[in-house]
Amino acid sequence: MDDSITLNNAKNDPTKDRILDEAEALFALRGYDAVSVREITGAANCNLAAVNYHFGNKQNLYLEVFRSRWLPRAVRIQKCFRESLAANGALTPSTVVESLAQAFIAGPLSEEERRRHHQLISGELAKPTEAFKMVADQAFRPLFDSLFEDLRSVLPDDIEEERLALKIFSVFAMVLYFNFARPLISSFTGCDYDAAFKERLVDHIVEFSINGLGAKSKETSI
Amino acid sequence: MDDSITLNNAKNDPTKDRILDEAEALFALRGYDAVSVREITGAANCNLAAVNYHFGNKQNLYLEVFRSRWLPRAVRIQKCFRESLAANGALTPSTVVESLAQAFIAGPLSEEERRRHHQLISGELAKPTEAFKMVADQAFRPLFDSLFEDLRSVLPDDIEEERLALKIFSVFAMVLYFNFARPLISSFTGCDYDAAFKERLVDHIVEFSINGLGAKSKETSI
DNA sequence: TTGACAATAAAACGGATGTTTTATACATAC
DNA sequence: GTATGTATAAAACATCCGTTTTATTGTCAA
Repeated sequence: MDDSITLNNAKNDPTKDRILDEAEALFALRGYDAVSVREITGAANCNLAAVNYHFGNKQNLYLEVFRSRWLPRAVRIQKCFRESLAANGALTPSTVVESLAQAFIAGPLSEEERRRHHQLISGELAKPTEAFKMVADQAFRPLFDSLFEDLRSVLPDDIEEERLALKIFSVFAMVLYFNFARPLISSFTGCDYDAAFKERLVDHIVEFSINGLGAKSKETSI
Repeated sequence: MDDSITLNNAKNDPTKDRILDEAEALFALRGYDAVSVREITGAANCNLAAVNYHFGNKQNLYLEVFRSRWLPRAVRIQKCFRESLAANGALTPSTVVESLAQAFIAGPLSEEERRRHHQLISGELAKPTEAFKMVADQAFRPLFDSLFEDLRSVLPDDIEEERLALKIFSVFAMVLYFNFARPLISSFTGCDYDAAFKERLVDHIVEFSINGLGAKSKETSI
């Protein structure tokens, strides 16, 4: 019985998945070098050799964490952004920025997922490894290009390409910084990152960005 | 002869200084864990035990790099910011932001120093160690407080404390991001970080920030 | 000259690391 | 039933790590 299912056993490999989960959690918390293979296999309750058996070596496991865990989450965030943008009706600079900030700061990820997600990527931004190219090509670049098109269509036409790119980077800068410098911001403002504060953060980013994008005149002139 | 000089030999200790220099360069490039004491002492052309003799242990050497190398540079940058602000005459939001961006992006540091400086601090921002508290207390906090006062005095009075703090963080976000995400920005815009591009960056940050700070009405209404 | 002290050097220590090898269980295919 | 291949396990391997110990300088004070 159930012959058809057991034939395809490629998808449910518990050990491999457990290793990926624990590796991601540990890499996010303490970084690649500070985490040993023994610690990962210990947390995943499997044998030390399992990492080399399933992934070849430690570095490949790290890459696989980004490929099979980080990238799908980036896709979820971007899908959330696009759906939220579509649901907002009109395409304007403020709906673009609001959907973006919302998706990244209060989006579809759990708090634990968001912590992992941003700690992993800030490690790569600070000290890029092989994983960075993959992430830049498959996550940053598509998002950047789609934002470029969206904003190009709703901002004044005479903005040079480089200036538009810098504006997009500035929005990114805030979105990323408000995630990644959480300890500093919490310590200086005295605010926890609860739902209320994150809402105020999104509002702030939208307000700051919109005026900064030079869109006020066009938006308010309608 | 020269008795008076040789009596005070506390300041010019070549070995200790060489270790600090090489340690800083290596820590900035590859991070604390990825650099071994043997590598540092090899680069500094001294014996392996010299690190433990002069600094006690590796972690203390790392802290000393921040204390005796990073912090003085942060002081130089902030002094440059304040002098440039004073030289600009009028205290306005745009002079504040321009002086700040100028000091951080094209300021008193050599390109090599700036690279080290930002790589060291982005490592700490991404994965804080003991050094972070020192840096936050002795560099970030004083700068933040002085910016808070400066902007409080030239921005509309009805801005809440938290909102003003978030505005300052947003300016910081851009200044730091445009330094620290250089590889990404260079790759997406096709621009090298030469003097011309840095000038355009400062212009962009000023323009984006000023409108975002809601200062346009007050400034242009004069 | 002798003794004390700071600096450098050489060697060794104990332990942790990533990886490989060998062995064992357990399915499935012939 | 036997062979085959996959997954897990245990043990060993070679290497590198931070640190300590011991020995050797050179310098100044007594």
